[in-house]
Amino acid sequence: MSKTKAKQKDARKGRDRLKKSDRRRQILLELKLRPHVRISDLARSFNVSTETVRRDFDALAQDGLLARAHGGASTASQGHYPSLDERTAARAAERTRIGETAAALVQEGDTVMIDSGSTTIQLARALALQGRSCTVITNSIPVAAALGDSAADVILCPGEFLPAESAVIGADTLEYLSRFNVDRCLIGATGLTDEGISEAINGFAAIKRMMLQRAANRHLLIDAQKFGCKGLVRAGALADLDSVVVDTAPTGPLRAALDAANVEIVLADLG
Amino acid sequence: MSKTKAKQKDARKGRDRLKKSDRRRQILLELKLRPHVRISDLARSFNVSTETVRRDFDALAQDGLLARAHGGASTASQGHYPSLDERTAARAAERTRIGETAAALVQEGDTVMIDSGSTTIQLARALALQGRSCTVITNSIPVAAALGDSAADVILCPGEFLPAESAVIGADTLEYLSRFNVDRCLIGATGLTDEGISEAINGFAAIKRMMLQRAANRHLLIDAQKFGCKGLVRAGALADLDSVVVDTAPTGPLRAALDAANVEIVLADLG
DNA sequence: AGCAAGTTGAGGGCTTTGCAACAAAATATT
DNA sequence: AATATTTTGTTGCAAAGCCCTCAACTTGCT
Repeated sequence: MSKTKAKQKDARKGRDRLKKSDRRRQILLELKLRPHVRISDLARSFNVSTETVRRDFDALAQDGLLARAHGGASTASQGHYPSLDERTAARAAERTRIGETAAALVQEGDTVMIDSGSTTIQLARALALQGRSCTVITNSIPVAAALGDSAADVILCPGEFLPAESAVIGADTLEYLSRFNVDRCLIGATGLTDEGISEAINGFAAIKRMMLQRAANRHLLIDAQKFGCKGLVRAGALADLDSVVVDTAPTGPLRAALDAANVEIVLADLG
Repeated sequence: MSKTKAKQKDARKGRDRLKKSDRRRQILLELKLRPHVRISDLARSFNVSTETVRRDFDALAQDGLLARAHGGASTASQGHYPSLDERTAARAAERTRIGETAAALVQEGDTVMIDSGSTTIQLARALALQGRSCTVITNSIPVAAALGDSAADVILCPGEFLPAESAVIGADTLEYLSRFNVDRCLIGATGLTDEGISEAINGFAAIKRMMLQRAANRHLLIDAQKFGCKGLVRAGALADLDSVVVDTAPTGPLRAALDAANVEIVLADLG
């Protein structure tokens, strides 16, 4: 019996087989270099069945480390963006409209600062689509990539790289931003109340503050869902803004505070 | 009056259908935000048949603007990396080995500079896999992404964003690099002759020169195929190097020149 | 108009993938 | 060594995707 066992082992293990954890690490590494891997390729490459790879995918997708696709998988996080279905179906269409409306604020030839966040990625997308010729300074890699080969020049900030958001932050980022004087800045936020703009992550709040400081015209892109929400850190006062681009006009104390601070409310027009 | 055709375009169809070029632009835009799109989703979203989207994919893939995948497509660019099949099959395995060998040169706690290029992406991948805890300064976004959530800290340089290579270059990049003194730098090149290191793109050569200047130990990663090749721009002299990491030891005048310049030849070990 | 070229949709034959249940093998545990 | 547990492979079937051709439709041009 041991004979049989040994034989099978030899036959199977003639090619070196990886263990589960190694295989999964390998898959993730592969995905860092390529946006998509095919299930059949990986199975062949690892000398395992497609079902095994499928199970690996399921496990990794469970942890949010990759995104399944028919026949394969692709990188998960990258400023993680709502799926197409969510967007076409639900209210996320408004976010696109906010991006488009905000893009219209940017003049030909402007120099602008754009920070990281899902709303600002939409803005970058709209700018690229509209073919606006301008100079964009950003700390967000998805924003840079979206504007990639459009008419815009893209300047990327230095700093500590945050894989979760695909953006850079830190003292170097701030110092770099401080060198510029730009026509306008367009930023997002996690919350907006009558007390001001707030942000969930400290490092990003500092970036936003600096961008507000260096720009002649300051625009906040935010959807109505975030009215009244407070993030951990204060990123600026309402008086720091020239306008907010929103999908729905705010009401109540927030509206009053915006008016008092002389902030223009730019409504993203429906279709 | 001879040409009265512009009206037909204005006719409202009720159906919001895009023209071919618009649809394709939209697909590319979509891919900038997400690494993978599914054919069926796009077809539904555009209100066209899957066959149409398939044809769009084929056309765009022809131009190298996206990569087909079963059931969908994914982003093409991103420092374009040899496919898994090419790699397992052909000599590109050597490039991986060069990366692994070079990664072994990096000590725990080192600060290193890594430039952009397909070989250095391999290095980054190996560093991540080996879990080396170090600080990496780079101008390459794929390198940053590969090291993303590994043990390494990643610092990204500022500069003008080049979508083709997903890297930054320019005066700001150089100035930023010049601030640092690092333990070692690891760079690639498009050619190596007895006259020195050369590079195809001017902006990248300047980066390499600066990295060589700021590092105590200087390593060149290059495969034997590039021995004797001359790129457009000179990126440095052989004497600027401490070692070259290669898959095959050079011979002839190149070998002699390397010896004369006292450059160590590190051979990437086979398996 | 009316023709030509280009674009799109539908159908059919085929391959690939997904899924689930079960069997086999490897690994861990006692 | 025997047993439990985990991991992997196999099989069968449904669903999705691919590729081809042909017909219907749009668009551009004379």
